[in-house]
Amino acid sequence: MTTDLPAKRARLRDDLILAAETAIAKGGLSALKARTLAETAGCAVGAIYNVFPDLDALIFAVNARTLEKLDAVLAATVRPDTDPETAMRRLALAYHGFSRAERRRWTAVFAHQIPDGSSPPDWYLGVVGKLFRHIEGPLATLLPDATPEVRGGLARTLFSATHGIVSLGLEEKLGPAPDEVIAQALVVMTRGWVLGLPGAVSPR
Amino acid sequence: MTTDLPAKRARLRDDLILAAETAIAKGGLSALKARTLAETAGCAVGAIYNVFPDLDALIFAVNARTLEKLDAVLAATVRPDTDPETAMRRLALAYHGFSRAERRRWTAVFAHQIPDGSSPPDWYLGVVGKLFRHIEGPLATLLPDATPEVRGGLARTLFSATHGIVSLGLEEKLGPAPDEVIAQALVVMTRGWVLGLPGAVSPR
DNA sequence: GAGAAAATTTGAACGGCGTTCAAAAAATGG
DNA sequence: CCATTTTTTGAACGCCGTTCAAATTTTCTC
Repeated sequence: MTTDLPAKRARLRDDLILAAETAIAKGGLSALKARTLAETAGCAVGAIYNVFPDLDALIFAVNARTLEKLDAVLAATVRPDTDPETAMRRLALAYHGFSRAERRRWTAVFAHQIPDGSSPPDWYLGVVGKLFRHIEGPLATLLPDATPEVRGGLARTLFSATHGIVSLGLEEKLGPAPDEVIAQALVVMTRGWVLGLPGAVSPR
Repeated sequence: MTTDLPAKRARLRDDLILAAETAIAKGGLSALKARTLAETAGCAVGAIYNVFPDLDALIFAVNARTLEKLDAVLAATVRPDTDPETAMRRLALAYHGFSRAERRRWTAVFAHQIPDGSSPPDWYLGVVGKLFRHIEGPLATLLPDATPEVRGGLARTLFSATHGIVSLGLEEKLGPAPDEVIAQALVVMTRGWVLGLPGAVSPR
């Protein structure tokens, strides 16, 4: 029996990602163990290192899938002609909703710490970068005179701010934070942006 | 030779916190090792567990000190009668500056993950809570009609948003993010708040 | 102050982790 | 079909936080 070798590797790769995803979804990043992974994927512990250089690389693969899923959710959230305030509010609330629905998977994306010198692989940053795109539409309507560079930078800023509210709320790092409180904060915040940003980016 | 026992414990406690703080400042949370700690503080590994239930508790002690330091920096940043926009901009930039100056210590505060069920001790949340107080001053000037509850919630929201921008920038989770870009984002963001928040919290 | 009892400190040992690598197994090719 | 190369395997390595029986120190009693 001759088995196609690159196909087998690819299958193991997928199995490992799936096993890792399940483990993370069930118990967070700290539930990811090489030995459990190998057993679930039906291979030897050493085999993991034939496919991924280390567990960090495997985590990036899982996190990329999570971000792709988030990307799809955000894409389905707003139609192109929605007014900016509604669009931004919906995007922020969709982000919040996703973080709650996919709590552990989503937490893993930002909790994942890589060794000091290194930085995420380029292909991964590409996946991350796609997320800002969703905010750029409403921003273009809101700030028709802004250059693409300004809009791009601002999209990143708004994403980061939204992320801060959602993540500190979810992890309850600042104390208890019920869903409804966070959602309300996002509504006020986005409304504030729509009212304030036009004046803020092109000051008198 | 009779040695005062609670004083000795207290001294060891301080030595351990100092050793932990130094280790974190030098190599981040992952550089905190029980054996190194014991050697630096001049005690046996087991002695750590006579003073702290586990390393997590020690990390909380270190993080509380970091937050106290940040609190002091923020307190020294604005005089009471500063106009809201200037005050908020200075606070945001001071937060950013602190995160850069105390990079590892500050990262440890938010990177610290506690086991799934548990939550931070109350005394620690108290230290965290003090931070929002600094934003409430400018907010009161900006929104004289808002209730203390609304102001308190909003202070938390603005803190979280600022934190999002600073932290995603610092950890470069979204790609390269030079200091100057982050600072500019904070300036635009705070300007947007001052222009937009009054209308956003009491909508027409 | 001596000796017994209680409290504290000690560090070797434990279980678990990511990762490695010599040896075994499988695939290739002549 | 065997020799050679490639891939897979899992016991072993080094390091981790934490524990706990034994050693030490402190306290108490006479």
